[in-house]
Amino acid sequence: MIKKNKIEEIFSKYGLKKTTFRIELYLLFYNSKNSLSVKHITNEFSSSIDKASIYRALDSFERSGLIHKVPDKDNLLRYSLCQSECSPNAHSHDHAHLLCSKCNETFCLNDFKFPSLKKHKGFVIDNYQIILEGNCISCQEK
Amino acid sequence: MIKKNKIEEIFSKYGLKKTTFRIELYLLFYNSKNSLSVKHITNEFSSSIDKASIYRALDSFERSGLIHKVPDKDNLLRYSLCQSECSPNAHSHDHAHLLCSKCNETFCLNDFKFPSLKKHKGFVIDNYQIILEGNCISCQEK
DNA sequence: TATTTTAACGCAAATGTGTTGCGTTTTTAT
DNA sequence: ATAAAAACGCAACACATTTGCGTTAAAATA
Repeated sequence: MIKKNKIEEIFSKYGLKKTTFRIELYLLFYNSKNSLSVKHITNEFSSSIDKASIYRALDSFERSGLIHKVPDKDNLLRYSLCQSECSPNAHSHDHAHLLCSKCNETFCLNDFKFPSLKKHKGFVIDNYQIILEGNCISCQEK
Repeated sequence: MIKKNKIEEIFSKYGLKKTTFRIELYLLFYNSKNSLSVKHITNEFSSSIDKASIYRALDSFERSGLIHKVPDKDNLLRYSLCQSECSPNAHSHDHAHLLCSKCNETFCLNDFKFPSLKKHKGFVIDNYQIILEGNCISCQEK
């Protein structure tokens, strides 16, 4: 369990304002095993927080390097906490993602890494992602 | 240059109605080196065709196996002509896609194929895609 | 601590993409 | 030639995300 002052320390480091909502939002990410959709976040805060604030907080977290976008089965906004090696200037997310077609969740497969690739047939490659489509473990059990 | 009766032959084979618009839409795909966004198609037909007809035609083409969805930098609908090996029942698109961050186009890298993968750490994989982000050849020249 | 600056917040309205209902027209089948 | 089926146009809708703006809370400064 992360402590509140640890979060405030992180916020200071990343130059983020420490508002009640944003600290709770960070906590929500921290305590989630996998990625969070906007819908999930909205449900979590129900009517207490306006959706505009949610979108703005997510955008701000992403630009600061705290979270990163992950693919979503329905092409909606979805985010995951960055690994420690990310910074405001350099995100590195060289792991694959699994999109479960039953529960529609996205899972970061942090152990499924791939090598960097700089060129292919004249195209210059900055980065790439691998998206696996299938079923997560708990959906297979059902 | 493909001939109109060749297209009609294809439409018959795939069970598609031969309307003026749909044949021209197929032609547009045929003459495009890369994928087409809805916006591109809309511009092409300007005001002569309603957007609902465009969306319905694309959906129908996709279900029949003529075209397939490709990833888009802005998460919008985008399609490419299928390779000959596709059919209404079995699409196979085991090639990578390049998303150019300058022109926002998507390119099918038909020679960048990858093997099928059935399982990973307990996850069942139905199919997967590799998305390269970088710059296409003409955008490097600028 | 009091004050000022800055950014976050809430609310409402606006975007923009994609979908749907329905009456009309075109295509295909009989 | 006629009937059935599907495509079309138009308008309305659904929904995620964004934006403007006045208000409030947090951070910086005096």
